[in-house]
Amino acid sequence: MNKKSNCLSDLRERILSQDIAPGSGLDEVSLSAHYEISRTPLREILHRLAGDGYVEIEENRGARVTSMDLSVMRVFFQTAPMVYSSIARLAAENRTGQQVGVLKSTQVLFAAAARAGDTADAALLNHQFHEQIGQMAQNPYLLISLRRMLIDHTRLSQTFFRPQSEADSARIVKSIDQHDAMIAAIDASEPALAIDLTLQHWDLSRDQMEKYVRPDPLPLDVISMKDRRNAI
Amino acid sequence: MNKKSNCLSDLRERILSQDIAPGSGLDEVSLSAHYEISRTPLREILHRLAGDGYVEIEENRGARVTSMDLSVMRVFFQTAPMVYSSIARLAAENRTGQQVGVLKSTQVLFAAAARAGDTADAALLNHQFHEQIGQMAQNPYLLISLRRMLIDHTRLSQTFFRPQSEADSARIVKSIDQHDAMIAAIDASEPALAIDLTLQHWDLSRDQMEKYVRPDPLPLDVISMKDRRNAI
DNA sequence: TGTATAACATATGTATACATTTTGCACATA
DNA sequence: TATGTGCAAAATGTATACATATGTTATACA
Repeated sequence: MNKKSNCLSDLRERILSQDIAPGSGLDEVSLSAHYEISRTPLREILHRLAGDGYVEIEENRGARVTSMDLSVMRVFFQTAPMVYSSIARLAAENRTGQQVGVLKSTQVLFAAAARAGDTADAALLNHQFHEQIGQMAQNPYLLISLRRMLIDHTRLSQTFFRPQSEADSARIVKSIDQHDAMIAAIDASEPALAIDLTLQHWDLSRDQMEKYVRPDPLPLDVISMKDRRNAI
Repeated sequence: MNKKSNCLSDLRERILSQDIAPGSGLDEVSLSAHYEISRTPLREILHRLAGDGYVEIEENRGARVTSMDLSVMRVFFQTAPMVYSSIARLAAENRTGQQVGVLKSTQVLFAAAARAGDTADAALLNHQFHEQIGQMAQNPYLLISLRRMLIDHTRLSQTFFRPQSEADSARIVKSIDQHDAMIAAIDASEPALAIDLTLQHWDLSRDQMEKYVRPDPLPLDVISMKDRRNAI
């Protein structure tokens, strides 16, 4: 049993961290060998991952990690503010004291990982932080949307917690502070404030993600050295 | 293969029609015998149904049909207008001509079944109609929320297509007309109108569902004939 | 009578052999 | 060169036997 749940969570983490790239095929035989379980429970895990939107399964053609093509990305950026702010409002309205406690402890771990530059941990703890806010909303219908969005969000924000400049580091600190403010708003049952902070948080995250999606172009003189048809 | 997909769709339909009641346990052995497939593919089907929100699976305790307790119902009524109107807007913005054609043919079948009093068919075709609008929205994040809501919606609207009075029949006709108007709005790419019509459609459906959830109380004199502790 | 425990029955979970489908490659043909 | 065909290899799908967990009943004991 331990091996199985370990397999499930490990696959989730590897997909979220893009350790397994979007669109990659997942081979049943090699995976079951790697996790030391037989194909039957592994297939079960793949179906669970498919239900959560981590992978897509095609009849007789196996499972592959859910892809992130450009059309889906457009929709992602379009939809996230609505879902996130709805969740934030509901979380502020419906959270229990116990849940706030859990969220605070996650935030402590997240802040430590983010400040220490533990990229993978920071990204996953950030994921967990937002998942927990989703649970506070007590709305199963929106929670599944949020979860689906967080998969892509975490995959896209890979670079966020791997600072390349002073400005990047400043953004990480700002992100941590925003989390603290969101906790306070939720704890104080202030839906309007929670929404506002969530949208600010989204703006910060979005800017970074757009950079990841559309990085600075390569220097022009390098391109000109090659056959242009191949370079473009 | 045919047996398997038949099993999947049949279980879906039976859950949607409340032929299998919310909360019911699903026994692997008897189900696999009934559908003439072995337990392995049946378990796979149960996991798929779990991913879609039709059933819930608990470790070592099997699958049961997703329950509809009162707290979830509150959330359902709270969330539906937002999800439905968002989907309607996106459908009007993003639909393709081909999809409109499919929707129209579903509507023809639906109208026929609803007018003929084919209760089960009408409910399932109504489900399919709204599912297809969901697909038009081209938004995988909201589509899964819509699907989850439609499961409960279809289960709750069981009585809608089984008219008990002249007023009930009138509501069915009105519902058919609203579908036609929604198709026209989507076809004409008029998001604002589509949202408006969708909310009207929701209001009609909601009133009927609330009656189902909170039916008229039994006549008081009947209750008074029995031991009150047992009757209530 | 009530409770605890052990044995049994039943249901779910896993491994593995076998069946079916897809895929890749060699080779033939236009 | 491009396209098509057939076979072999590899992957996915299914059936079944066995392992493990759960629930129930019977019995012992307080």
